[in-house]
Amino acid sequence: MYTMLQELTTRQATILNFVERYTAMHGFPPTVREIAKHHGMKSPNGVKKHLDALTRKGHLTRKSGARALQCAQSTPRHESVSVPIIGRVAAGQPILAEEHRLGEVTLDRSLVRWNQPFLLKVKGDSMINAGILEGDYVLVNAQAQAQPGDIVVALLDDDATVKRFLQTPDGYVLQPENPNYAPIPLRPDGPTARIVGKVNGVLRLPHLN
Amino acid sequence: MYTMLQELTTRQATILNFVERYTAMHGFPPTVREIAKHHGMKSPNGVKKHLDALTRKGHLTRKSGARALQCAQSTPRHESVSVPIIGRVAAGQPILAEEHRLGEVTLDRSLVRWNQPFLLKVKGDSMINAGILEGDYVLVNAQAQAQPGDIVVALLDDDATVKRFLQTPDGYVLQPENPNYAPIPLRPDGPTARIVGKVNGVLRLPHLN
DNA sequence: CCTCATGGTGTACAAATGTACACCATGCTT
DNA sequence: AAGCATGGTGTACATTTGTACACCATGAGG
Repeated sequence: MYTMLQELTTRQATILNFVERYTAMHGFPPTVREIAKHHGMKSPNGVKKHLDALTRKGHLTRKSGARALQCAQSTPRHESVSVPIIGRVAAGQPILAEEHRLGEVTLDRSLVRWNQPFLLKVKGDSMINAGILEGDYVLVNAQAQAQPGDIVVALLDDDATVKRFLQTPDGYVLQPENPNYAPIPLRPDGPTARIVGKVNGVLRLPHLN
Repeated sequence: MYTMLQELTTRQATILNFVERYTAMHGFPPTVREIAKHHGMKSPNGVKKHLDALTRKGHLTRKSGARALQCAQSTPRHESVSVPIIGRVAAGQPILAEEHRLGEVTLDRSLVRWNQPFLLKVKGDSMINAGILEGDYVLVNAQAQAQPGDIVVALLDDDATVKRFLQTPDGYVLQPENPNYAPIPLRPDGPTARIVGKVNGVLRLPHLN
């Protein structure tokens, strides 16, 4: 999808240009008053109007708080694979939605050969006997199908969980690898469950939080 | 002129890592309180101490004002590190010797910020209760010292092994995380043992085998 | 004539924010 | 035993900062 950016006035382009250059130079965006001072303005409100216009036209994204400006520029390209780190999953949204991303990590292409990789931080100890501990990151390919025996990421009532996908005489189940937890049957009368990915690896990197 | 960056503690690395990921994600750095909240701290001052330490060690540059953090290595973005994969270890040679290398993998700098990283493929199941399985790769920093409680790579009669390094009333031991194995005392009359690295992470990448 | 977007000045204010200080605990080094 | 770095909690405070409101001026379009 291509988002059309609306035309800017010369003045607005000047302001946006300054914000971009300042950010590239310092690593963080300027404050409203720094922008005003640099352009000889004597009131912060003049700048605010421009920032409002730039936001409205889609060239800026803003959060509340100081220096919370993000310039809408294309994401840089690189040779390796950029793998998003997925956090809390919101209801009704695809697992790879922007809102879920906590950050991203660049990994060697030899480590990630599949199509839609993402990293998910593991909550709980339900897979401890598979060597997947709380706080580990599972390296996942986003896909809706899986083979019995696969370890999968499933959405259970809008909460992402890691379990082993198995076939039993009574149907399919999500099997924890921890005797303290019960298997979750996947039946029409069971909980709302959906497979969203297959676990292809595990990263344990304590210093990454 | 090349400025040497001082070593970071695990906690400091975690904080720095968060600042970098947040900045890459949002386009602007986090506030002190955002950092505190994300890491479960209840006081902004805890974070400030870490930021002071990171500044003193040359990993951060700061200006006065909100969110005025600049990561030292944020300019060379997507910097990556080539991490050698170590195989069989030959007698009397340093662990990182060319002869031991089976290959190498390029990893994101944010994942590996210590000096002498290497990957070692795990043999056996002696660390199974620490979630380290046969065939996993441990991500190690080559170093001769370790703290009690650390998981280390040790050379035992010229065979690289992964164990937990512990202190007991009788001296130091290498403790397997599997009840089927006995601890290995590190005493003058014991086996020839030498710590060659500290395990800082685990990678499980079955498709790499 | 009227309206609207642009581009400002000036003042005011609540909220966000970095910092300072007191205090605590642990582990290491001297 | 004393000192120091680390890693915190809790409170307080001055400043920074974004935003709101009033007001002014210019130019374009109906």
